Amino acid sequence: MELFAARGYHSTSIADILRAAGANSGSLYHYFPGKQDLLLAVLDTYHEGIDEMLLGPAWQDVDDPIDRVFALLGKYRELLITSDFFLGCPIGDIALEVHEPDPAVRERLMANFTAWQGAVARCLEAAAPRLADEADAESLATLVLALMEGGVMLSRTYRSTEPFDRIVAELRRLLTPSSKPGRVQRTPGPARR
Amino acid sequence: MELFAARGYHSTSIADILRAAGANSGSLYHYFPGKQDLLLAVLDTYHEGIDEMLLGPAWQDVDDPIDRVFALLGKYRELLITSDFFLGCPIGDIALEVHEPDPAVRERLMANFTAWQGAVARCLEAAAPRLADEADAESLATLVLALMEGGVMLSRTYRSTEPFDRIVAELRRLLTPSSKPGRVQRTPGPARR
DNA sequence: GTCTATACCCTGATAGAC
DNA sequence: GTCTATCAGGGTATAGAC
Repeated sequence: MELFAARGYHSTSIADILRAAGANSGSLYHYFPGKQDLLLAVLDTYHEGIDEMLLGPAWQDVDDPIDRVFALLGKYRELLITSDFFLGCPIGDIALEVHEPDPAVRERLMANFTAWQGAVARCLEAAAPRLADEADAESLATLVLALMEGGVMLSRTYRSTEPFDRIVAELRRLLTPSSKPGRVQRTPGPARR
Repeated sequence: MELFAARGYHSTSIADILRAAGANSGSLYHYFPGKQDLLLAVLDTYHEGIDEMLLGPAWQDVDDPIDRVFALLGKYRELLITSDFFLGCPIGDIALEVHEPDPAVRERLMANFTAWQGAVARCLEAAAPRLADEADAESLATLVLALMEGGVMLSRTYRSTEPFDRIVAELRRLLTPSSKPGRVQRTPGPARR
């Protein structure tokens, strides 16, 4: 997982993996038929661990559903900074690196994206009264996912959080309509973030 | 260019390039010191040709600045379909595939992103009277770029235009505020698109 | 400038003893 | 199940005649 995230799939050799894992060729091939099966296992691990590895840490101190969306985005911003802009979204990396994806790979990429989008969509549904009337939770969640992936791509390239921050600020503008006639606005309390 | 776009940088071998170009090893290395210099030349070609290769074709029958933003996005949708979801944004592909980018590569990725974003920003500036008062053209253009990259990534993965279309629809909602008090709305004439 | 031939290394994967 | 040794192939890049 670490090597694929840090260097990409193609640029990580089996020898690299064996060295990092302190294992030998024979052991690896006893459990995994080939390199791609290792990738499948990594993608499955991300998928199965989305709650424990990603959503849980991001949301442990955050209850408000809209805040949760931005807390999730904040996790990616944090990763950009702590990795000195070397790491981004490992799923997006694979999605663009593997151009002729084996159906098994593509299926798992989809599962990861769908799970992420679903988590955001549930937040947006919970916050529906505060959103614009025409807002569709699922479509908005797709937007948030695409923004995250694109924002991470740009900030890694520029080695600066600026593109990512701009995007998040614009998203905030989109999610908090300036006026919602006929409904009660959330009380603008002090220091919610 | 074609091979890098279709298969990615690492998955394209020099032998592939020689075969496709009908050239021999000696000739290629007479002009290019190594494989990466080929990538630099490709990225420079995209950058220098952004008007002729991308913006010109996208905008030849479109004058309205907001329509131009969506016409540009439409070009990427078109590419997704005509390539049966094999091709996306060649710059974004490289940005995520090359994890340890040589400064020369990163510099050219930035130049391409900056040029694309600038073109969109100029459209948004021209349409400023129609946008929300808080809208910042440069930040909005970053948003549009990130959306395009993320949308292309998702639609390629799902092999469907649906994610891309959802995102574009949401963007349209963002760019056309439901009400602009105190200013004249654009006349909603028939059949503008 | 272009040709053919090839050096040399690293790749994913395997063999077979233990 | 794990070890060492190794295979066969493809990778980038070079040599040197023409």
